[in-house]
Amino acid sequence: MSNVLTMKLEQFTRFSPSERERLDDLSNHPRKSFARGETIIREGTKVHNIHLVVCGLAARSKTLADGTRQTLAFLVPGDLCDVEVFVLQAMDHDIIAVTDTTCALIPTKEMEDLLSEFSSITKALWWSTMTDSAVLRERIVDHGSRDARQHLAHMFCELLIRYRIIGDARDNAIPFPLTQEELAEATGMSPPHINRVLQQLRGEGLIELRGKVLKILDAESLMKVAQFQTGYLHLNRTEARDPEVSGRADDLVPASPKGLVQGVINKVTRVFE
Amino acid sequence: MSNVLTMKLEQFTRFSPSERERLDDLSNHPRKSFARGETIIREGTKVHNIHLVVCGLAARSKTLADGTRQTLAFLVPGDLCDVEVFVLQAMDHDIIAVTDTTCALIPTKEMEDLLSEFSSITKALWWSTMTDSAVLRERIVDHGSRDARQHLAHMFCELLIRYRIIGDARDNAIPFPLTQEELAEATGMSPPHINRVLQQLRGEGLIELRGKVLKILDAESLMKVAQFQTGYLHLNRTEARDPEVSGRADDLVPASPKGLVQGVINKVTRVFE
DNA sequence: CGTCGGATTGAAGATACTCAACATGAGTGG
DNA sequence: CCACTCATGTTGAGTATCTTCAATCCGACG
Repeated sequence: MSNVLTMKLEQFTRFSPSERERLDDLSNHPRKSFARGETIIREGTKVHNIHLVVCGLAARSKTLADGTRQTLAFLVPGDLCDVEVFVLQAMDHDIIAVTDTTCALIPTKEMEDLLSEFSSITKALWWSTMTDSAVLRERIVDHGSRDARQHLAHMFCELLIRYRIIGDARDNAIPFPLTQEELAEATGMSPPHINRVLQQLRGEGLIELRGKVLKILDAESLMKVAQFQTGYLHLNRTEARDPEVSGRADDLVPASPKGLVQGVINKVTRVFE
Repeated sequence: MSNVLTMKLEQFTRFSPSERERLDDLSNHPRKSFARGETIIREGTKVHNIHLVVCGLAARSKTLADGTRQTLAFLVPGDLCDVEVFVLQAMDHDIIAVTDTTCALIPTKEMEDLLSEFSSITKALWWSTMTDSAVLRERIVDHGSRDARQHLAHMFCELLIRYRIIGDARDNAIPFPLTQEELAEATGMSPPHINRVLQQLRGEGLIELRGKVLKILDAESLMKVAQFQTGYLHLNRTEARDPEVSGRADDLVPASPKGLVQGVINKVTRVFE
């Protein structure tokens, strides 16, 4: 099985065989599994191994004094939980397992060696953290400038692309193990409202959400609803550009609604579940 | 004048005289001034100089197809606008000048040399981008889990700390050139509602906002309102810890309401205005 | 077949928006 | 020096979105 981290980073650059080998090796490190709901990393702790999500779904999450929880980001296979470990003294938020999740534990030493040896990998990792920030920024737009329907639509579009990258979005269907309550924690809405908005999206024939699988029935329309622009994901390697999907000509436009991105990614390893 | 960037990075680590000299030099690069409202960097462009805010106030901002603008982050003196330049092909958002703002333009080459020469500076810069992400995450909490009053209070607390770091928060008064409309763009609220919430905060004796200066009258109470925890700013160098301010014992608690942070920072160069 | 987590529905109410009017105040030109 | 103007701040009334708090339903699983 090809490493999901490698697949992700290859959105940024191609690696030489030796680089690729070392990268792939990262997921061969001892793994640790976490049951659904378990805390993978707790706020305030200093971690000594870097956690790479290998399969399952995790989330960054903050708990306020009154018990309210806010989900900050989702971590799909190929995502790193805690690169900040290199410089920060403690995590400022929790990482929790949304479903049963297994992580590869990469010793910081190992990672440091890798970075000092391969500048290409350093750059790719840097790209990864930068796009993570871009995703956070887009989440702020979701919260501040989009209504409930657009917000959910946008989140779905983003997850679709991210699962495509790791080859886990066949027929525009992606793993979606979130309960409506968890969706509420991520979007800042109430569970009943999530429910009603989901029904609306279903009624419009845009999505199908059943049994922990989200199927995007009409990606083009959904992207239109969300005003989804892929530029912020910085998908360099995408050959195809389709002005239809994006509202702006000067924007980077990777994925087409017909699944060209999927075509680009010929590795169709099924990682989830 | 000591470099504001150096002041900021010294929250993370102390530098040797030679490192400090090189860091200070960064703001001696050619500067460029931007009038209020002007676009410093436009979405979609690839920049070749790194912009360091030297004085004024800038903002990261996204404009949607329907013209709605969402402010993503504020950039105070000492903040870098575009470190992503090293790896990303284009900016995915705009940087705009909220007030008249001047930036030092640091050639990427120069920055690369600096980074390869001093690993301490590399680490500090890394710390800076990591805390920028943490600030973004906290903004998501503001939007998703705090009501309007808490949201504004939290933003004010954060700006207070960030201005303290660069020595520009005497008597808990900080530069605040934002119009209520601009505040609305940052918080996702409407201008009238901003107005009413501000009046509420004024009525509670928490703040005074007049003539582009925000004075925090009762920092302790304001932080309580916002449930403000400084941990996410990762202020390593803060000697003082005050359990009063924080709701949690295990959290990192730097700033005290009595201005201990201010005491720590003995450089009181006035940068703004 | 019962149980339990999760989804769904309803009704009442709060928060925040929209739109419009009006006030204020700093600059500006006559 | 005053009047005018424009941007900004303030206020009010009506309304929409979304929340809250239940009750109820469904379906997987023991």
